Amino acid sequence: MLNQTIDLDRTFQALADTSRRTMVERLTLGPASVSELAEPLAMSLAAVLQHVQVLESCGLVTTEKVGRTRTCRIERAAMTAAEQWITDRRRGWEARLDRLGDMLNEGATTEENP
Amino acid sequence: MLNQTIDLDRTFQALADTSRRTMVERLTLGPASVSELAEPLAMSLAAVLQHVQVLESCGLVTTEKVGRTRTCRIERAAMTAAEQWITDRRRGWEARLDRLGDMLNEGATTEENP
DNA sequence: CGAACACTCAAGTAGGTACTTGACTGTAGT
DNA sequence: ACTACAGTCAAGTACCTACTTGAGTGTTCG
Repeated sequence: MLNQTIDLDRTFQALADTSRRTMVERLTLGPASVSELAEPLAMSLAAVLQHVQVLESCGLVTTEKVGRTRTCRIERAAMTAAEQWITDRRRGWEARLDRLGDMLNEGATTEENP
Repeated sequence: MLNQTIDLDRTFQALADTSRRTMVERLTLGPASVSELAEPLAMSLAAVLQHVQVLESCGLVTTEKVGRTRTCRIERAAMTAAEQWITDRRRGWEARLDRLGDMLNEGATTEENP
């Protein structure tokens, strides 16, 4: 439960690659096989499989093999965790900027918004 | 303008490290010097500086040197870009799940939510 | 059955990442 | 002036990542 740091490490790491983000984008449209994921990418199938394994190991996607094809689909939870970390930080700094704004307003009567 | 893919690579990559996320968390509370950032981390100052450089090179933080201390602060734009990518994906899959739900509701009258 | 398909595995390689140590630079306080 | 401070630079090291090729494995179709 506190090794969410490790999970976040791996999730952000997984997202830090254009090819993997392309795969995730494809998967938001619906499940796909490994070769469907490979189609727009200029690399070997074996390489794509390794990317899939990265995405799977951090929980961003789940896969299931039926017959000779492996079907991949996104898992919302992992992505939400990453999103949550960012929004939490934003909440923090927005609160701080609000306080800062209040302090400035106390001393000044003129304001500008470009 | 279209090399935002590169920027996203670097931004997610930067966030994929616990030490750097710790620094960002600290910086959401307000600007800090390099040694203040280093304080909770079990590593040399030189290593911390390298992390700062990573954060700076992807635009997540800006720094300014006054006298002998370098002050770091977060830059909202880069983090927002990362957040935006995720929320965009979410929008996609939520739309898809809505359509799926509609289709299921057309054929079935009973529903369960565990 | 036998060929084509959709992966899967293992090993190898080039380059990247996260540090370290040690020597050094400029700034501040006494 | 001179010591301590805050940071910087350059190398070096261990490990990790994103691929590749080539040789399989199990499935499906004709």
